[in-house]
Amino acid sequence: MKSQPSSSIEDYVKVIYSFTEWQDKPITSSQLAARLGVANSSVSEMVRKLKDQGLVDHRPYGAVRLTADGERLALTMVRRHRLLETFLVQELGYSWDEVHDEAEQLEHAVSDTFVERLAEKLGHPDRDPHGDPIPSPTGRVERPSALPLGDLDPGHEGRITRISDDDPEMLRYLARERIVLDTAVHVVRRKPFGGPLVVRIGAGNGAHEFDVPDSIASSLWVHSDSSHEGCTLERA
Amino acid sequence: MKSQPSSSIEDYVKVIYSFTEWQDKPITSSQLAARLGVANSSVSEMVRKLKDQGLVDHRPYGAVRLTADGERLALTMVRRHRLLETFLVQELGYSWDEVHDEAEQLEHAVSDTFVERLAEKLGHPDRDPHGDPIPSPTGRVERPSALPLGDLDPGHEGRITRISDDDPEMLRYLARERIVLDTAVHVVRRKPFGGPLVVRIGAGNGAHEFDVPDSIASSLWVHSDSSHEGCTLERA
DNA sequence: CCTCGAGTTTCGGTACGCCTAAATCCTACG
DNA sequence: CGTAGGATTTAGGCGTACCGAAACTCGAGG
Repeated sequence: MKSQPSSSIEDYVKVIYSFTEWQDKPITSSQLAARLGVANSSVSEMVRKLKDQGLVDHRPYGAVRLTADGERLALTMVRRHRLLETFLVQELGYSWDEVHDEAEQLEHAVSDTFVERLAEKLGHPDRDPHGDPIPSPTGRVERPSALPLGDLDPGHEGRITRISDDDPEMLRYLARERIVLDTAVHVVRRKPFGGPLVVRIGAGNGAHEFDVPDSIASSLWVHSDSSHEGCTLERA
Repeated sequence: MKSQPSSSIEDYVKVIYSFTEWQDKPITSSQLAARLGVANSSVSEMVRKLKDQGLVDHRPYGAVRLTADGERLALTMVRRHRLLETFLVQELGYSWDEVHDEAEQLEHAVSDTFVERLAEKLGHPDRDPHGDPIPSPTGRVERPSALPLGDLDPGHEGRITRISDDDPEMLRYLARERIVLDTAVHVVRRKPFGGPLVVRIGAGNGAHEFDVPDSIASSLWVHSDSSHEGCTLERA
């Protein structure tokens, strides 16, 4: 009855998981449809199948939630994806804005053996090129304690620990502006009337100021290196 | 009208190509079916589709032959497969009997960009771990001049340049017997009444004799390093 | 020259994953 | 409290790739 999952099913489960990774409302059918680029009706059908296989909990007209089995599957897909991205960047010279689609294809084709040998070769990294944590083979994830840049008050200092990878265009822009993983940031002030945040990027002579529009501010996650460590574990 | 090929179509074309790689009779429907592990009726249907797409020539009840387009596609698939096998062995520590199935999956998932960056990283190898030649990106193949061990007369000396990879069990056996790529062989004699060939493997103090049954003799290809070079270009 | 059987094709049917259109549900506003 | 409109599900279909069974072809042997 285990019938190893089709690549569509892997995609559904991965999207459901990702939706709750950085915020914990469960996903609705139409959000799922939008993220997968399929019709709502296709999602209804597929969710029924996922439920039959015990991968999700779902009652008609309700949201979709992963079961323990579903989460296990999702985590193996996420592990694959992030290890593949790391491989593409470290070993094949891809830039971080190019890796997503390639990894998306590969993650359905690689075997468990492949994944583990790859992890070995890469030295068991714990995060991918965008700073996303790589789950362990047994499905354990170390969620880095960090907050979206947009949530920080002026005066905060820290390093960038995660950069959302869903817009390659933005990744290229950030790379040009020297904003990469582990770059130091200092929140200077927020311009009034919902204007952009002003931050200081880098330290020493390479430092420069940068206006961060909201769309970017919510995609950059910052770990405070100065103050109290565990301050960011809960979320509203 | 180009409609990039489905992975089934890639498989069909690759199998058709492989059939004629070391011998040049065209493949029949039922042979195709056997190699793909599908029913004859499925092949009929699929061959019609391949023909519609201009990848094969075929008339009812006749054999199946690749067109120039079909061969181009086949060669890109073969290139992918063999580069992937090389990668798995060289970079991920796979043994040569493990790589086939993994490469089979991956070859449908990798992009052209991936393949070329991989080739780059591997130093543009010209043969895979079994000695099969890797076509260039433009579809040129250097067919190594070599003969099946079984076709050689006693007295012949040479090195193994290709080992057929369709039986992983045999590959493991050969590896245990120290028979690998570039191993020196010397045909000693053939035991009478269709008995096995006797060969001397290796040179110097590591050398040993080995009885080669026919099934293995036809899977090992030898390049004569002593005598006239170009003697093996044509085939019966 | 005719026939018989292996090889091949055609014919209906299945599973999967997707679609549009129509029916249904639920909620929030009036 | 009732209903309109958005969200969701059902119904009916499509394309791909597979199957088994039935129909057909063709060439070798009688």
